Amino acid sequence: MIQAISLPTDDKLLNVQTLKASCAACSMHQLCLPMGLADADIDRLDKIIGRRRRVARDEPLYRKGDPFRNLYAVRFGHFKTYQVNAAGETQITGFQMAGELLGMDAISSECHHCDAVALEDSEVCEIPFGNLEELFGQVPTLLRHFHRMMSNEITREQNAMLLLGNMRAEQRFAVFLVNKSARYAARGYSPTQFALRMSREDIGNYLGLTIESISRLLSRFKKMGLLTIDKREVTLLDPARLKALAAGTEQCSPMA
Amino acid sequence: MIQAISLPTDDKLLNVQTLKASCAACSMHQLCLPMGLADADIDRLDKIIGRRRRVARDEPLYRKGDPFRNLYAVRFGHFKTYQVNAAGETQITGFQMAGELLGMDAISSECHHCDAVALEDSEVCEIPFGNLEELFGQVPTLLRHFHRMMSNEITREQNAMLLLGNMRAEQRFAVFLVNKSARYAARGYSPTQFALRMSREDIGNYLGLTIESISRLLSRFKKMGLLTIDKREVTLLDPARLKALAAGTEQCSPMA
DNA sequence: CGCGTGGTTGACCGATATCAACACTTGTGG
DNA sequence: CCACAAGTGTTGATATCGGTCAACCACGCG
Repeated sequence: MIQAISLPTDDKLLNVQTLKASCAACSMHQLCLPMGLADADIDRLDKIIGRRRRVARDEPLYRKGDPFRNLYAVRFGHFKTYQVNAAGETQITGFQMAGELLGMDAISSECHHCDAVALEDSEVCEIPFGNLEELFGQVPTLLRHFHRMMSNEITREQNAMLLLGNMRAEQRFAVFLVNKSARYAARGYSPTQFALRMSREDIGNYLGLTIESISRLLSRFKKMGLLTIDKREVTLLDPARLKALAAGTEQCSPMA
Repeated sequence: MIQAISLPTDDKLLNVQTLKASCAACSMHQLCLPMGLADADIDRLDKIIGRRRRVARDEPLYRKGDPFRNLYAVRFGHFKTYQVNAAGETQITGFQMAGELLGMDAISSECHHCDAVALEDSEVCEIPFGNLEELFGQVPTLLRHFHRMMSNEITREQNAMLLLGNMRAEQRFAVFLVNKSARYAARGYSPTQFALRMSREDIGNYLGLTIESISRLLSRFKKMGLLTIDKREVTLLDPARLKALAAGTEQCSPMA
């Protein structure tokens, strides 16, 4: 019921939602769940994939407490996922882009543990998890790749812990930019020019910093000739130096 | 070869290592991988489980870069896992106790991404992952529970991100204590009296704080009547208040 | 046009890190 | 047995990074 609220209701969109996704035809199939599958197995996966679903900007894909039935693969657009604790503090735990999987944290308890919200108008494939489990028994390659994706998620979060626990503001932000750059590159986009899809506030929350700190970091990086920024459009001017900052092998003086 | 260095070499221990583990007889089987399996399926799991392996205090179970062949289930003792980045900064990403699984982050790349070190003399079951994958096809309940365990790990780390990104020192430490308490309770031990197996330094690193901060927090909590501490032996005197601190619904003044 | 939202910049503050001294325990070797 | 060193933990003084508060700007929208 909660999910229904988030669905656009005009005819065109409803129409799209009834389309079945096709992994074979999807530009993300080399990054997404079907990675490495033989054509015949992709067809079997296609058969169980549910409808596509559009999610408008700022609308939830799912909310904490929603029953878990599907994983979601991002077709296009961007999402953020965040935790909210008892005291109302929130922590953004990740930003997801095309080809990435949402909802794996919910498998353990059959309801979602975090909120997932679209950062822009986006589309996902619904993957009914029960059907996926059945298919695992028939397509070992699929199971193996699914385990890889879960394992990757664990590693990604361990790196986020390292960032939040050990790094200083400037290094955190450099890591963030380098990571975005690499992920766009993997999708065939420019590694040096891209739009931040999220607000300064979201970036700050994700990195354990305030919106003011992000704003100051952007100004400082700009002054240092590392990047240019126009609204949310970033151009990385010195990716090598940025990588050095991210790796911690170089630092810039606090107020230079 | 690296692993061999960590193996105690006296006869008694070598002898133990040749023993096959038995899940059916293991006191942890209700928490560990075999949770919820029928007896017949536990037997099938037993057949693939490798040797037991003892790991002495401060010795590694595996190191970053070691080839990934096995998951490990802790039989007794405690471990820590930590990430090291290019600049040599380390972040402890978790403390594992009996019944918990180690190595799931390595599935994606076939080599380990972090170091796992014993906090005290400990024993693990080796679970050859290749054999486990074969068994998944035959025992769907096992696969389902394995997915739950991976998903739990993801959720656990998301909570750690919330802690590191949003909470103040006193709340972080309260969360740490309450979490330890709950995990000992789940294993049939006292939720109010237990030994910290790790140094102040390890606690600090895990919580993104310094050793001095941990020391001061312990003194403060002691002064507030929340606990007593003798070396590493903790007694929680006011678990309810501690839980309130952990939830963020109560605070204590910085220097009261 | 005014208003709201998002972003930038400056001044100041405070929680926690850093630095330093000291206490206690453990292990080692004479 | 003691002397000594190394490791671990505690406590105090001070420094600093990033948070907080506040003013202001730019843009989009009704």
